Amino acid sequence: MSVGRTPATMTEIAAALGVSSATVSNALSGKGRVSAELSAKIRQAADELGYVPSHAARALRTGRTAVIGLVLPDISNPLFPQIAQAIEQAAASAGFGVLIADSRGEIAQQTAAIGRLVERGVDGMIVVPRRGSRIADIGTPVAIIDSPSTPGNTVSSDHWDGGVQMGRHLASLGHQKVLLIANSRQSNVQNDRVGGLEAGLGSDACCETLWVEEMEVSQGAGCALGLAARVADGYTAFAAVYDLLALRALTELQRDGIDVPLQASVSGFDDLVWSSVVMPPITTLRQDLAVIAERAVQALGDVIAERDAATGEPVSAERNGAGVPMTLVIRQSTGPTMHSVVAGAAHARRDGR
Amino acid sequence: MSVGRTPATMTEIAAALGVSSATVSNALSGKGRVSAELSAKIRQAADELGYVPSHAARALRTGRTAVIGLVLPDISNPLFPQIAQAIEQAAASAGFGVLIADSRGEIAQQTAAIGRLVERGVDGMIVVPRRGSRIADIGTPVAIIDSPSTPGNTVSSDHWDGGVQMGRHLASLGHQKVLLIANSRQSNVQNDRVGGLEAGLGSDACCETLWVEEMEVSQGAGCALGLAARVADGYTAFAAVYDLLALRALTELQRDGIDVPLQASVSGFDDLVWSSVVMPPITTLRQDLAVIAERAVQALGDVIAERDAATGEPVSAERNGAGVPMTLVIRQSTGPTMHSVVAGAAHARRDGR
DNA sequence: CCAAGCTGATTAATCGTTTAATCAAACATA
DNA sequence: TATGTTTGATTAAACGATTAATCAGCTTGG
Repeated sequence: MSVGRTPATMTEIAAALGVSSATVSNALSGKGRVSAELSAKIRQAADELGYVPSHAARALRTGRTAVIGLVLPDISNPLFPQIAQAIEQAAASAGFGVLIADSRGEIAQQTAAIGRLVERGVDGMIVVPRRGSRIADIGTPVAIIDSPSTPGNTVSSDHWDGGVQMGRHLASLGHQKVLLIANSRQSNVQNDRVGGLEAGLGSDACCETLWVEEMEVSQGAGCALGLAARVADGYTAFAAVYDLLALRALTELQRDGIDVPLQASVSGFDDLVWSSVVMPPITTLRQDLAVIAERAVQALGDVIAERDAATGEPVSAERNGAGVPMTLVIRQSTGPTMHSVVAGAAHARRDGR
Repeated sequence: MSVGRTPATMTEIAAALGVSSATVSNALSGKGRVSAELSAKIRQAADELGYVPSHAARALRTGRTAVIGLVLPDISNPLFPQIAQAIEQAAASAGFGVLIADSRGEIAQQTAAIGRLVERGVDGMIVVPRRGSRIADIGTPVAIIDSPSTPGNTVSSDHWDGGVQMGRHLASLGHQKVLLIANSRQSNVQNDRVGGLEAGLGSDACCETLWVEEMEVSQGAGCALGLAARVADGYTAFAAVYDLLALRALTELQRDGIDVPLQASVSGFDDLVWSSVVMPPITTLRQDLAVIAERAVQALGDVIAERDAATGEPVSAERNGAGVPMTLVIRQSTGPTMHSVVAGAAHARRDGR
């Protein structure tokens, strides 16, 4: 019955109290000069009448929509749900709505999607760039979530330090010969993580990096990584640069009869949904996306505010904060190297030592 | 330089051509009566001046924002990226923007999120309901993506038929004793899939359903499913009701030294990212989310259109189309039962036969 | 030749909010 | 008392598009 009721407007409140609509506006926004009593009366009337401000009218008048765009150039990224959730949360509590734009990875579609956002009048946008891609300067405030080594108004996890943490964890378990598994050399994030891992493992460790993307050029997508051979070769740990690769490594090892973690440890990054439910659950690093989202929204809000304070055009301030720390989540996929274990499934002990 | 330029308005176009703004509006929308020549001239001027309609002004005048809300009560759902992508695509080509709303699974948050969407004046919303939850009737058009057995303005895959397809596939490989793995009895989708599986396997098959949620109540979250014992018991196939469960099954079996698919087959639903990269890749059913999204947006558009045609309040028409077919993706995690295989890793052959 | 009808355009109101400009009254200062 | 200043409110003009109502010309029909 009462569902379809048109919400009250400021004019109606004004009429009901016999004041002008400007006074109502001032009272509700706390901006002009309104006596305390009248202000209270107006607020109460607004409540009683079920006043809901018209975003459209406000947007028309002020030129600000209180909506930000979320641009996900690579939406198939399984981290997306978490990012979207965190951003939506942070944006909502900052009074912003979130309009999504996707581009199926294609640059043309991305441009089109961004264009639609701009036409819709978003106040700014948060971009999670496709690896290595640079965002063209549109006339709209932008905040970027990527690696700290990306220039611009960027927020991100401290991927390098994450790598260091994982490296130390593996080193402390006694791993000396570690295979790093990454996908693309183009990715700032992946490079940071690889660098951190090497640093964390220390200079004593012998480690090599397997770039899956390059391997797949010759062997075809979804090819086996040949990890069993690596185990035979003396590798005792496989540190992937994100959980999907870790999962790929884990299942390949298990399929080939290698016990994880007894014969080989496996680790990942990002703590995606499956990492905790597979057997064994995967040791990984969790990003604090709530904090990242909060900072990104905050940074964006700042730029927006300062832009319409000064009508000048310094649209994207270069403020680049410290990376947000990642937290190590230790599960059962990593453990001591086999020779430091008392007993174990010995049927595949073929390492050199 | 030219980035921050304020886009031209209708009034400016009108001034430039010496006509009235109403004529410009009519020409661009094709609604009023404007001569062909003038119309062409206006359109050209609009192009040259870089006219961009003001969504805010239009929304204020017409009461329609050309934005729909996407409500994901359970955003951690790994299917979300695909859904969001498909919806965004379909919405964009229907001229809608997509505002996201998430609720971290909590009902209070969901209500709040929906409220924010309504206040923002979305023209309608697409809801992917939390299992079993019913959507309260807000005064806004709604389309639902769930199981066909959900009442209301619903679009969905034909989960039952998907189950049938998978059941037949497994039966054709010779599996007679199959364990179905599901999570919650509350979920319409899961129930449909289970029912379909049973039907597809045929009445000769012996199958039981493992409800993981119930198991975890007593054994704790992330507990082992005890599948190795099932294999010993004669089960040759494990049909999970979604890929995350399939992955859990696969890794548990592999960890316990059981070869997939030689000793046991594993299958899932939804074709999530990891399904194709694990070893062995998982046989699964893919939803045609593009079609689903298209239909949902279409249905929503219809309701929106008919609502502001008739000012009456029949907000949610009960139109419930046929389910969208799912397609079977056969990979290496399913295969013939072992005793019909010539050779195999025999070290774990403990089944009864 | 006049009423009626059609065409192609204009006028002006409207959506709901914000905000600069104005104003009346009260109050303080000289 | 005349002059400023502060306070608390009002007026009215935007913002940019849509649209009902109106109007000036022209064409037609009887």
